[in-house]
Amino acid sequence: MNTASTGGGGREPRWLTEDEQRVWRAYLHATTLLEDHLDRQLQRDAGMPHIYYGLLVQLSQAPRRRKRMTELAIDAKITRSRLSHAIARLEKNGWVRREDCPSDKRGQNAVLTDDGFKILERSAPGHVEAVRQAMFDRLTPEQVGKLGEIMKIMAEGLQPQDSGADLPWLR
Amino acid sequence: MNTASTGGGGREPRWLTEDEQRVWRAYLHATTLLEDHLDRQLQRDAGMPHIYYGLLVQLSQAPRRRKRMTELAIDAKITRSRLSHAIARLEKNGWVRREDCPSDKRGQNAVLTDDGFKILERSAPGHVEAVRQAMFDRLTPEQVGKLGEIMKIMAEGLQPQDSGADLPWLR
DNA sequence: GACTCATTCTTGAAAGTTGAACTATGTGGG
DNA sequence: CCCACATAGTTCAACTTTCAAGAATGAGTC
Repeated sequence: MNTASTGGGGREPRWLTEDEQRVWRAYLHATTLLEDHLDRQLQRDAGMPHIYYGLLVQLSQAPRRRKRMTELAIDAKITRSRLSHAIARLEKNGWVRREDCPSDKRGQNAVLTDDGFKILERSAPGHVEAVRQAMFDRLTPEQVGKLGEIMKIMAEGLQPQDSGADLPWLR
Repeated sequence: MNTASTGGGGREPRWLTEDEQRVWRAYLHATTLLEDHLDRQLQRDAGMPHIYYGLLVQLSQAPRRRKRMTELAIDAKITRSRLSHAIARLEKNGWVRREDCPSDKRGQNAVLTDDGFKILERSAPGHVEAVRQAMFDRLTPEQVGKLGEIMKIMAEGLQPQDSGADLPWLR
């Protein structure tokens, strides 16, 4: 980390300009509202929060509809701990089951069940519609393009850098 | 709501195109990483999650550094319940205190304490720096402008619409 | 004033998240 | 084989969020 100055020990901070503040607030505003909106939509229509839905989607797209826990955690950008809890809950719903990894006795695969797949089929249309209404229906193609570029750049800058300690790399 | 079709009863859903999917994934990816990053940064440097920090900021900018609970909840885009818990926690830290609203006996003001203000002064530089590094340092001025427009549009479309039931308008 | 309904805020329990500690297995060297 | 250390996943406790009540005050109507 080169954020030694982050603690407040540095010189005059580079405050945001008026314009930047406006953009930042708009960003926070929009992202919060959208996340809340999707969480509610999916909680209502699929009985789970957005992140859990995302896990099922990942599994549905994986070969044989299964994935190693760690891999799933990385792809979904969550900690293994969080994933453990999440899979436990989804397992209770009968939408996922665990299976021992044949090649590594430490490992577990999360497997999407048929019930899980059905839930996905059933709720996917409503979810896509919600995403469309919130984003793609409201933006011009040009804006969508720009948004894609911008988000890609931001994501790159935040990629779980190197490491240093135990396993902060995993987030 | 005109989302009658959301439940899955409608006709063929308007799936996302390949490009749209890419943008959507990039959006989710970037926003998740950034939120996590800021949450950690603030938890580490200020001892509270991002949203709590936002509450202190709001208070610091309000006249006399105080605000009615409901108003604060709306501005911060959270439920009053969540705010109640949050303020309780911040109060325990000594960064905020409650005071009865003089004009409405039902009301409460959340007041930023001197300690709260100090925490803010102390952690603001690091926080701005984190935001800069994640967003403004990586985007061109043109991109920042576009991002602002885009986020504004999205936020407008998600504004706590009307209502219907109890108080879902408040989110 | 009494009724009714709206508004403000809090509370409690259930659900979800976090970070650290823990178990078990894999890996590379002596 | 034995050791030290890395990896995979889970678990626990503390914390945060959500949802559904609930207590109190305000406002409008008769």
